[in-house]
Formats: sequence, structure tokens, C-alpha cells
Amino acid sequence: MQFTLQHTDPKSNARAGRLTTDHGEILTPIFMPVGTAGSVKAVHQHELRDDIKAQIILGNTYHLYLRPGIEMLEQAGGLHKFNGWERPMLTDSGGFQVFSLSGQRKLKEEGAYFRSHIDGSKHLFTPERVMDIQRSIGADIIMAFDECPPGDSDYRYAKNSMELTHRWLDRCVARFAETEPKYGYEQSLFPIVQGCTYPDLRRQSAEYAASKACAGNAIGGLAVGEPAEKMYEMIEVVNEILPADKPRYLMGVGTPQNILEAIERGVDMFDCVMPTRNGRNAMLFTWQGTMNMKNRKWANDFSPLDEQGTSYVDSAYSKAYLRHLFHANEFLALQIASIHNLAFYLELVTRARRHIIEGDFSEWKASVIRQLGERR
RNA sequence: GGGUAGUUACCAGAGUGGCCAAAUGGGGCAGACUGUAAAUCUGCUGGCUUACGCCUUCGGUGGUUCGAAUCCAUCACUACCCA
Repeated sequence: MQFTLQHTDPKSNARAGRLTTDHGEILTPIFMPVGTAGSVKAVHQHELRDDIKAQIILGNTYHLYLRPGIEMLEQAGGLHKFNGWERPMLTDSGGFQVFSLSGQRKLKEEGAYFRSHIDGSKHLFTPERVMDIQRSIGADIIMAFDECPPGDSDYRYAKNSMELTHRWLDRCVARFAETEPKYGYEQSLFPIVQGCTYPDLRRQSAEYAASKACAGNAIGGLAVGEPAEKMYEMIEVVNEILPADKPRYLMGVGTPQNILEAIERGVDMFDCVMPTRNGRNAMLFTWQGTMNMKNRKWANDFSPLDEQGTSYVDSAYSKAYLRHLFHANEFLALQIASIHNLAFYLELVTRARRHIIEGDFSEWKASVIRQLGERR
């Protein structure tokens, strides 16, 4: 994998770059739609590619390991072959599931013991195992196995957790180095910076991650309950240390506002379930803010879904129609909303990139944030 | 014409003397959602009130009772069965 910085904003830390993988190029900053179980929920690969213009999508180690299982994915020839997405993919390590499914897991030095949310069966994820699984899934970018502590963790917990994540990182890097890709194309490992909302821990973790000299670095453990300002502060602290010539991936973030603030602070890659999940729950993101498409006020509004939208669905369907589909519990509602939101997110980062290159990113960002604040 | 069952809030439907402004669904109204256990979850849904509380409701009318959605009488209507 190769990363080329093309432009750096003179007035901020925003950057525009190009990431080259064996499955194609990714222009940064980029938003990566989340396809947890091998599918971006309610969206066809065809729509992802041609309408939404997704350049890379995510999969999840935890979910794919439980179902369909590693053996099946190997038989298929890897996830790319299995789901028909020929562009780059990234898999999360399952570290976040260890956090979000915390009711049924136990952390030990060797790894995380957990119970399947599907059938309650017991499993163990070790850093080595997670590397092996991600070799079998075959994503272009794979993530280190980390612990993602809650946003309100105290210092002691945060420190211990970070140190565990670092020891696990050593093991991930070692296992990654001694194994080979299974399907003939390159895979890259990204370490994950932790440290909650404590600047000294974040610095320490960023230095540790950077010392591994991986192809890119990720910032984890943010947008997990802490105030947005804390998150921005942590991004600043971390990005001072993470190497500028490598991509920086802010995991699980976020709102359009979050993404613009993070781009301004030097982040290159994002993923978030928000456009798809909130879309399925009738929330549409637009340049004017969000709309709840179930609300009565759209009942007789036959204007296009989003006059400023770039997706096919934005002009093909009206607000009243989408409201009707949500009320009638029609599958098409989920599809239209997901496509619209993902197209909006991709357009957001595409424009951000353009403005970075043109040199007026900060002014543009400020005006967009102003508009987003006003609810439609 | 005879018989039987029934009539409860927007709909369906529980409740059959006080704990009932009335269960539960659905519908409706609004909100939440950030590396997806999420087409999920939460709140509200007679009126007035921030709340306490007060007022008006269970087909109509009249009655019994300290007290009625619940018991009695009668009228109206609905469904099914028999002619």
C-alpha cells in the first residue's frame, strides 16, 4: 500500500492524498461505508459503486468470523470474491464489539473471551487469532486488536487498557509479519491509538503506534460518550505525533460536523454507521441539516427528496413519497434513505478534498457547519 | 317474527362493584441513534395543568348503591342462528 500526500492546507492540518491498494486507489479524505456482515445494509454493491461512489467499504472480523465463518470465506476465495466488491476493503478487528457487547465478555492478558450474540457460544479472540482471521477474510487494510474503553473511563482504567492494547499490538505486528496474504494481494495492518480523553496517554499511545512503522494509523476510542470538544482535542494531540506521510483513520466517526472538524485536524479516513443506521431510522442528512422523514410535515411535500443531493434517489423521489414508504414499512424506504445518506457523506468528503486542493478549505468548512446547524 | 351474543378511547380488544382515565396490540405524534446484537429503542397519545391535582368518559335514558365501564330496567344499534 502506498500513500501520497497531494496537498496540505496552509491554514490548517487538512490534507488531500491518494492511497493505493491492490484493489485500486482511494482519494482522501474519504468516508468508508460500513458493511459489518459483508454487506452495507440495504444497499447493493452496484449502487455503492456507481451512485454513491464509495471507494472502500468496511467489514467486521467479529461478525464474519461468527457467520458465515472463516472456512466459508476461504472457500469463497476471500470477502472480495464472496460479496462481489472488487474495490478496497477494510476490516475492523472486533475490538469495538468487545466494547459494545461488554455484557458478555471477559478480558484477559491473552485476549478477549466472549459469547456469540447469535447463539451464546463461547469464543476467544487473541491478537494472533484476529490477525489470522483477517488474513482469511482478506481485506486490504486490517486493524489491530484493541480494547476500546468507554468515554468516561477513569485514568487508571484508561492507562491499563491502553497498555493492554499496546501489548496486544506487539503481538498483532509479530503475527502479521510472520504470516502471508492468502489471496495474492497485499494487506496492510493499522495500529489503533487509545488513551481515552487523557492527553498524556494519547501522546504515549500515538508514539507507540507510530513506532511500529505500519502503513497507516488509526485513532480509536473516540465518539464513545465523551464531549465532541474533547474528541477534537484528542485528535489534535494525536495527530501532532502520528507521521504525516501516512494515512490517519479516525474510527467510528461521525456526524458531518465531526468529520469536517477532524479533516481540519489532519484526519484522512472515516467510517461510521450513522448514515446507514440513522437512514434506516428515517433520518436524512443534507447540506441544510437533518430531516426526520417520518414527520408529518413532509406528508404533502412533493418536492424532490433533496434538491442539492447528488444521488439518483434525490431527484427520483419526493419527500412525501419517502415519508409514505417509511410509514408503510416498505423496504424501499430503507434503501432510498441509505443511498441518499451515503451519497451525501461521500459528496461531503469529495468536496472537502476539492476545497483542500483549491486552498479554501477552512472558509468552506465554516460555511458548511453554519448551514448544517440549521435544522430544516 | 323468534333466539343468542354483543356495543369500552383513532382502530382492535381486556376489564364484569371501589386498587379504572381504564391492560395489551395496532395506528398516530415526537425523540434517540457515532470502529452496527439496531428495518432498533424511548416517550407521549380524553380535557385543563410544569406538577400535584381537578374535570368529563366505557351505546342512550332511568334506577340500585356510600361508590357503577362493571348490577337492574328500558330503548337504540350490530353480528350470527332459526323461521
